[in-house]
Amino acid sequence: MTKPRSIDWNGCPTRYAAGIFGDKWCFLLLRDVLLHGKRTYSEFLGSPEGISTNILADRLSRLEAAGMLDRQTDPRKASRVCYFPTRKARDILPALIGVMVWSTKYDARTEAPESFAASFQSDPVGTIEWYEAEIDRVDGEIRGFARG
Amino acid sequence: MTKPRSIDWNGCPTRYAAGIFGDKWCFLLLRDVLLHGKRTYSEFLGSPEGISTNILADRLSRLEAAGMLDRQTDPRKASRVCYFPTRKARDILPALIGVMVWSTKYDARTEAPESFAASFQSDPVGTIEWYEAEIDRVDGEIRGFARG
DNA sequence: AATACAACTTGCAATTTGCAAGTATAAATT
DNA sequence: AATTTATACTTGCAAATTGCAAGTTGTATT
Repeated sequence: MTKPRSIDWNGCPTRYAAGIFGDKWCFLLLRDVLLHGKRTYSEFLGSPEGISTNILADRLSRLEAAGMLDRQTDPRKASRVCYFPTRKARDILPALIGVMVWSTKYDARTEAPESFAASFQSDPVGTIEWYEAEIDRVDGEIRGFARG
Repeated sequence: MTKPRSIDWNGCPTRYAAGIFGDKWCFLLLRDVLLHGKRTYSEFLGSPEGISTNILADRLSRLEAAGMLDRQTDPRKASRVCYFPTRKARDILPALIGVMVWSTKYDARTEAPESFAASFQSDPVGTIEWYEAEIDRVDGEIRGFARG
């Protein structure tokens, strides 16, 4: 029995999370898919941070393997691929928005409106529901049906 | 005017956060300092993930530069250094705990007790206050005085 | 049939990481 | 006073990862 070279990445909740989005690019891709309505490779590529194509492909497959994204060919055009956020991905919305509230407090150059933090703190459940409805709207538009 | 090689890392709240703890090791160090009462280089080094010494030194200085950690020599022993979490770091607690709640839901091998998520959801403010009090206790013990 | 999209893959240089070993300063021990 | 121990780093180097440019594949469009 030699000293293990890789650790068990499960068990500790923080470590589990770090294994999935404790990476700059995964983190930003989740932002794009959960908050900016992006679903395709080219849309992700267009984000201002400028991810390179090999890294994007790698991170998309990691997020798919982690059960965060659901990869499917676009029903409207078979040469296009869509990455839909799963329930597991949607469920990090509260934490993600919590992070954004924190950033708006400490980033002097924040672009977020002042109302953002206040409205989340006064009605967190309603805010999450609003974002979820937006996700449903985008996905429903692509899939060609609306959800209840 | 050539094409800029580094992007403006501010403005977008998610990007700001990604710049500070969108890194596995920074993320885990914040866990150690905010939730596990760790304050010194050797304590961080002892965490089960096995960070190497050069990376630890690098991440500690980054977190200090980002205003997340307050580096001070230990008043009890001048050969030792303590890294105290700042208010800015403490304010990430709600999001961090939100992430942990998410992990306990999706990590089959989670070590967190079932009560954890429930107690945070029923009384988020009280839960945060409890963690803050723990941080005060640890810091007060080191500094040799107790806070209100 | 030819062109254009969209989503990747490949090759390679440059940066970052991980590991082992070394250094610096202060405290404790002999 | 001299030696050992503790603590917090720094340095060197091989290995892994990243970023950039270019190429490939499958599907529309003209």
